[in-house]
Amino acid sequence: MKKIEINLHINPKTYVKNPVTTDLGKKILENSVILIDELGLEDFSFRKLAIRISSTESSLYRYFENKHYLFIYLLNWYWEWTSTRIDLKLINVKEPEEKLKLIIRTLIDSSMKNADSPFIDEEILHRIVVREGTKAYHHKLVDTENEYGFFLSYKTLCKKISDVIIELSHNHQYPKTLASTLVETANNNLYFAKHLPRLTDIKEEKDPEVINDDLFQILHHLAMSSIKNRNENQVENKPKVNGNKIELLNL
Amino acid sequence: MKKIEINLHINPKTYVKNPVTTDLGKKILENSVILIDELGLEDFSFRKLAIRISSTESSLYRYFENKHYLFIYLLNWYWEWTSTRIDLKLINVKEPEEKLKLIIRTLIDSSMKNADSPFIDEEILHRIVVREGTKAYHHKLVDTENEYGFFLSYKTLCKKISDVIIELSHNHQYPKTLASTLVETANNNLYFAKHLPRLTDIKEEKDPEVINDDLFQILHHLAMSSIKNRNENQVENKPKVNGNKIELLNL
DNA sequence: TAGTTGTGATAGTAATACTACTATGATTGA
DNA sequence: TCAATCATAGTAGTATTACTATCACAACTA
Repeated sequence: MKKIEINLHINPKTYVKNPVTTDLGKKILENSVILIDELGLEDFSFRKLAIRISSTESSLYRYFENKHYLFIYLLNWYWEWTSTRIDLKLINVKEPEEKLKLIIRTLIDSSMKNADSPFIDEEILHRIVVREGTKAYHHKLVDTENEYGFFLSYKTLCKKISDVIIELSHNHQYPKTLASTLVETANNNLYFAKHLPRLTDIKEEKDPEVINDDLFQILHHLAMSSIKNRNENQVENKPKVNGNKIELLNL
Repeated sequence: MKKIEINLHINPKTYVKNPVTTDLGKKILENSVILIDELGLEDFSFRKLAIRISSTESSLYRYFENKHYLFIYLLNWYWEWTSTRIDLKLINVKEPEEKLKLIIRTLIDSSMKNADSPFIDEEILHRIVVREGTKAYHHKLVDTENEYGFFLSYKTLCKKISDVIIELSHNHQYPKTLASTLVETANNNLYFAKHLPRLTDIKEEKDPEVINDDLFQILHHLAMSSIKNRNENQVENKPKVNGNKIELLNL
């Protein structure tokens, strides 16, 4: 069976020179994913990458302004890749509830049997995203980079999810938060299951199939609970008790 | 009105010498919070901090092994501080639903009228936590640092929340994930509201009171939906459709 | 054949993230 | 009251990062 070759459109502002157009560019993408996975983002450097691919630092700077931009490129690739996989899976699916299930599955799994990228290893990239993906936008320069459109692919992905939520519950009050929460919670719980198991209900297990099934149930429950709960009356927010009682402790 | 002076217990493995025992130590805590807020974690350095407080790099290294450990210290302080605030607020509260509301409020707000820390500015620290708090555990050395107990305070905080969830719904299947999701979603949505508004349903607003009220409703809805949904039958996970249909695209 | 493209080689700068060692005034406790 | 130690400052040095700049050169392209 021939696989579909994926060529994703990535925001040109993330790179100086389009890496997919040359051999060295492709080598940069392929090996940066492997090296970031091995070393972690902070210990990864252009020098180490240059040594690994028998090139030079200055050559790498011809493709990406710095390692952060390269990281942003990879994240954009991941978000586009995930959106594409969702699109492919949703072809011919009419039922919105089935759509949501397929979306959740896609957020948990990184691989896709029928589609394939020539140089980026999606499974390794997914590991990176789970471990340090949020670093792409959690820093001082978000606003500038947001103006460059660095997070458009992420927003598009979330929009796609929130549209399905709205299909399921036309008047849902919080589709955007629910969408981004599903994406973030999927990654967080995969990470927690591996490193901080007390923060998740995924059973401590080695088998990734079982972990993914657990997580599917968790996310599905979270999403469908919110979708089915059409309680539209706002809740009393301000606390009535306490405040004065705390003063007792002031003695 | 006299405020309660807070002195929190922080894991001694995070520091070389306990910073609260000396003047320089307190200055380090106070000013690192301010400087990290100003510069962001990556641009913050011991050199810059030393200059700011008219000390030297080598002096700072007597308190913290490196800036990451100092960051971990601050995060632990925040988690302990949040746990303490929850404890104080829940005194004399019997109703579990009221407890959950107070917890959500505490996760959103950083300040507390009745309690106060002498050197760490909790509002600035909260801003740091919202922007880059997850960096504390999203890196290559989590497992080692987890063994040192660097994340115990975070786990304790989540445990506290999940206990209330269990109080509300004795047989809830996913209290741990729901607890950590509430904490993470609170921070994420505060961040999104400021920088990536399309990822949240918080209305674009300048008034922090309105933002916090919006977020309260969102988190309350998310939590109570899941708690009230006692649908215990597992959902069919594997997709039945597609798979073969995708092959049509292989031409 | 001249020009462009892609890459490599070399060198240099400023900053980071430390480590090591010395010096000094203040406190304390035997 | 004298020695010890504590808290801090100062000075110097190393390895690495995160770049920037310049020149050389081979391959391909018009």
